[in-house]
Amino acid sequence: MTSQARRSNCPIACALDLVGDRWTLLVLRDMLLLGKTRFDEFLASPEGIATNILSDRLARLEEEKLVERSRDPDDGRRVIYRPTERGKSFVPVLTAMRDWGLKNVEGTRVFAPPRAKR
Amino acid sequence: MTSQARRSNCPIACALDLVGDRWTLLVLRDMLLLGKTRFDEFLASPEGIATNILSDRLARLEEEKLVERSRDPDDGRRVIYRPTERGKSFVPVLTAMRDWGLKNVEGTRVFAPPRAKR
DNA sequence: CGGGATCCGTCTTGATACTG
DNA sequence: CAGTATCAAGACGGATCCCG
Repeated sequence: MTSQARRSNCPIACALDLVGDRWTLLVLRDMLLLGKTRFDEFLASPEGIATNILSDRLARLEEEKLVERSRDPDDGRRVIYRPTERGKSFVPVLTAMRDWGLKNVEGTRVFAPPRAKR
Repeated sequence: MTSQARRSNCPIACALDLVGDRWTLLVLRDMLLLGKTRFDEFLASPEGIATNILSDRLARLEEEKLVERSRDPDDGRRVIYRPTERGKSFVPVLTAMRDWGLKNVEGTRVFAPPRAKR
């Protein structure tokens, strides 16, 4: 919960301390590449993340200033999650992984392109 | 141990099924960016991986054809680990993460450059 | 001595059920 | 809709042991 001590000063190790698990980068994928913003949108992804895991990862990402939580201006009951600039800078990591998968894992394909603005 | 069923056909999710944990990409970093080849060299990295974890990750990487195990021709008692072409193609993922860390995590720095051949 | 395997306590993960 | 609570299963880590 409270941020762990870093394991080294290696930039890769530090990045992995934030996103080195099976779910965090999928949440960022949904947010950065697919434009998702709501809890139930993340839940609906085909990998089937559990609600507690999603809740935990969103909280960590918020704590690490990669994601900001706010309310939908059109419907104050809805919570929305948006990437910060720091979070958006993970796009190259995601695209590098996507490219690796497309070339090296048979049967993979990208899902939806980013949605058009409005 | 036996390869898990994939969670989806997303290339990112499939990549994460292979390297989505806190240690696997550090082993690949040592191998691909620092030129390490031996068990005790990986153990010596500053993050301090445990022997059982290292053993497990090397076995998985071998199973997934990202790494090949062989013997040092100069000393048949030594085991050496080398990346396959499939493994080497993870370099862009590692460099993207390295770049993210360098820009976004204070105090990070790259360690050694790749060793010169021979 | 290098390269692990095994044991075991602890921490983390994740599926499911439930709630405001 | 957006989460908590519960609880089992698994991953981790470290110490130790093993084997050529």
